[in-house]
Amino acid sequence: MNGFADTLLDWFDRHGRKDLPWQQDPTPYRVWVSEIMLQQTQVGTVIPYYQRFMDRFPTIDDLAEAELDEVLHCWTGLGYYARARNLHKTAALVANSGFPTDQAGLEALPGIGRSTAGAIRALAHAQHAVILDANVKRVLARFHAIVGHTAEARTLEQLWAHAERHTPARRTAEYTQAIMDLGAMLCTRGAPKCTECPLIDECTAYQTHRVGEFPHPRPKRVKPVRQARMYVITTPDGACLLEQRPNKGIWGGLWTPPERSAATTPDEICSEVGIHCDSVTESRIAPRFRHTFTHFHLDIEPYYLCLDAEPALIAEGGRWQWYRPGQNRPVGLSAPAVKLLATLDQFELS
DNA sequence: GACACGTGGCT
DNA sequence: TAGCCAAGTGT
Repeated sequence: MNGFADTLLDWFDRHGRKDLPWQQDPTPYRVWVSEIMLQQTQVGTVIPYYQRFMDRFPTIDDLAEAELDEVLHCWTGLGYYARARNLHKTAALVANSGFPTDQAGLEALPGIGRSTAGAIRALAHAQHAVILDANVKRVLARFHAIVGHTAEARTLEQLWAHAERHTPARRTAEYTQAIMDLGAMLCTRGAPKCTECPLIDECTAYQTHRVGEFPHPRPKRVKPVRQARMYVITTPDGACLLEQRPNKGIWGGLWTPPERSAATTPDEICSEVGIHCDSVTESRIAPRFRHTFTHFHLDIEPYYLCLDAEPALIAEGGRWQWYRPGQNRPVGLSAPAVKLLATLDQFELS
């Protein structure tokens, strides 16, 4: 007998989400892609990306045979681009050997950790497997009034133990969806709907009037600020020079205007790119844009340059490319870069 | 254990 | 509004 799971399953039958795109035809491939996209990303953000991705890569073979650039292009704007690179790598890895169905085999694949492996097993294979995502963490932290923030090893250990104890061997897929739905729909971070919660009678945090205390917040940390300059170089016909970034680091593998340290001068970047400086006129310095990430702020100062004539050049080893809106679209142009270009457009530069 | 990795939602 | 957080994993 498992009161926790039975209560949750009963609630799920009446209120749970059953029409999410990846719940229709939940094959291992479709569940896997959805779980990767859903890492640190909310459902509403994922849905349009998931549908476009599945239209373009209906099977794992389609994904394995595709160029990484095209996969990154589909991912542009979703963030955490290592997920896309790992997805592509994994597709190629398992194209011949087949997709593993056991915990260890799944966890050995790039981008799949303990929780994602559990989700694939539970949701796609109806196995008795356990997940621990942010929703489950929040529900369990409140239900058991668990002390400590959820990144701490000691706290994680307790959360995993509770998660394993609660997860039933029967209807595991539905239970998995149920506890995530509870976290997303009722047991939310702010203003949880406790009076609608089926677990209200057993919830330690609620019964002791301490719902607001759990889960404990992450300790504050001062975020360093990184400054950089992004050179927006355009031609008279509206093309913009892009550089493919290294796979490591921010916006890995994506195409953005060339980014250099704030100390770099326009002359230096023109010389490096191979543009003749006498054919370039500095138009103006655009406003700064600040991107806030988990552990740092990125201050980018776009530096806008306009060429007098369209140069013949560039493409040294495929690292450079001209982006022309509406044609010859580069792959993986990052959302920040798109916004940067659009915003600069509004300033009527040139 | 600490940190890197993105973008958008929420208060 | 500025800060916190979200269907976590890799190094």
